[in-house]
Amino acid sequence: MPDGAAARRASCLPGPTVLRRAVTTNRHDPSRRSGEPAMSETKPAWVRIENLKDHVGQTVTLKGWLANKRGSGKVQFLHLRDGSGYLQCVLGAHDVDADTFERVKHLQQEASVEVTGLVKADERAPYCQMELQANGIVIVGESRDFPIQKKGKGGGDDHDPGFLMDHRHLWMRDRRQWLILRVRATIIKAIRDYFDDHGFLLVDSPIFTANACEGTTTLFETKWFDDSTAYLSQSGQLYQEATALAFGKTYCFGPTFRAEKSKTRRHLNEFWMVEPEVAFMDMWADMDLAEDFLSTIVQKALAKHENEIAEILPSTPEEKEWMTKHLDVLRGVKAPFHRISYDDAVKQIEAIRAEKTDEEEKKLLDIHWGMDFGSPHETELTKRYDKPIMVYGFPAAVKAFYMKKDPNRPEVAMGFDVLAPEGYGEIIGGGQREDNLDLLQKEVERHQLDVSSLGWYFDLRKYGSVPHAGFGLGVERTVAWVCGLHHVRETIPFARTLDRIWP
RNA sequence: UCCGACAUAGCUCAGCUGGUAGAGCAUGUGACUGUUAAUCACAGGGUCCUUGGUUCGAGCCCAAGUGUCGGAGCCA
Repeated sequence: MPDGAAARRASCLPGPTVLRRAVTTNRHDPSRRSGEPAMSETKPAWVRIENLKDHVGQTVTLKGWLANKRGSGKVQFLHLRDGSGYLQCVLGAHDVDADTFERVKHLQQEASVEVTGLVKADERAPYCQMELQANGIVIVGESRDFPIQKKGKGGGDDHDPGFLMDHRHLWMRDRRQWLILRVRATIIKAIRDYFDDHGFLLVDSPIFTANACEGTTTLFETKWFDDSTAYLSQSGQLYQEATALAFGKTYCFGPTFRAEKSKTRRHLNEFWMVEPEVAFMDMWADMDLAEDFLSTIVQKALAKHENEIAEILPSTPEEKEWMTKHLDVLRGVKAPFHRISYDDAVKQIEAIRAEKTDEEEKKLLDIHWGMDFGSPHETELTKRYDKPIMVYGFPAAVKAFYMKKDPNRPEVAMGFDVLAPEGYGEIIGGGQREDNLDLLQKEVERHQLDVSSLGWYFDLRKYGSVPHAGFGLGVERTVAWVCGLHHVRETIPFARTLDRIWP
């Protein structure tokens, strides 16, 4: 085994078997470690495509995978993706030896290569009007019959969703998925930046818990050592109330688990949620916070990715038109949002229902005071607005036990939902918490929750209880809305749903 | 848990009132020195989800099962 084998494994380079098969040019030195500077001055630097604009006119090496390949007998156009971007590499028959050129001609989609050549601006080049005039190529790993096809003509996005999800580990190499997951990363960073910049302290809640915190949703259950049971957290909220009373303003950000057997485009059984909580804050200030927060992260995502978002969906004229409008909607996501009381929202839905003629639709939109909103209600309501709307003051009976009641109307809870426009529905749920010990204990009894596991939670009301409020934002639903996607499963690297825990 | 739709080539789909299986893409071979979903020619590729039934004959009709997708409830 060559001396460098262990080092190569450690740096995730292909093992010696692959390298032995590789066609090498005189520029290639297989013993050199990834990321290590060139041993001699003549070796070109390894550059990522996202930084290529700083290297125009220079000879560099790119390392990546073949996203696509076209060509004639004497020139090959290799569309390389290296994780940071896409670039066309042009390889002429006389730029490398005949044997190498012949092998390049037979490379298939997703073969991994190292290409060396001159970076030059060229208006004919796709992606970024730059290309690499190659004069050397090393085949690192072959690829045969890559299951996911190029876009168009029965390929790419035309695949069946089940097939794509079965191949999620490869599907994420697709340009569209690459764009979406990059937008997700930007949104996550914007979320963290917002709270970090506004005096919040990151204090994460536990994932294993002993109790059902809201008592409404189904929890994933797991064994906790020999003789007790633990549940996967469905919300960090109760713990955030403790941290907020310790640090004033806190947030937690992590995975959340719900065992409901939901099979819709808005549901995952494992999803990411950010939950801020603030001491000495009432529902109205909480709504101000949610409004400013959501506006900020949407505008940041737009500032960085507007062109990419525009590219994610559209292929038909109808989709292009929708996307143009969607980007306008996103630009308009700025405070103030529409604020509608539950009472008014019920009236609006009743009015919408009255306009419907379809009996099926009428049945789904059935509503009266006291009912929680279903998806059809939310969808119809948000379709009427081009900005997020905040619905507040829900009936206490349909909300969680910890929600504070309106002192003037005890049947109303001081909670609110933020509904994304364009029919995307609830992305934030929040409100003011019950800070009175007696009232809280009565609610716990009424919901028949396990009092013994909530002793610590009652303590928060015994020792300097204060008004406090917070909310939770679902990351995947937010990303789906911003990207204009139909389904949340594309917004998370590996979705966990009712019938899918693999790959 | 309930309701609905679908299952045919590696992938996406078509398939006549029930009569021996089709296309595009992908793959292979060949042509082409600027392709943008490259193009052109030729070729290989099938347990029509499974089981049972009806029929002279089933991809097609019937029943059950399995799987996938969508929706409801619940929620972010």
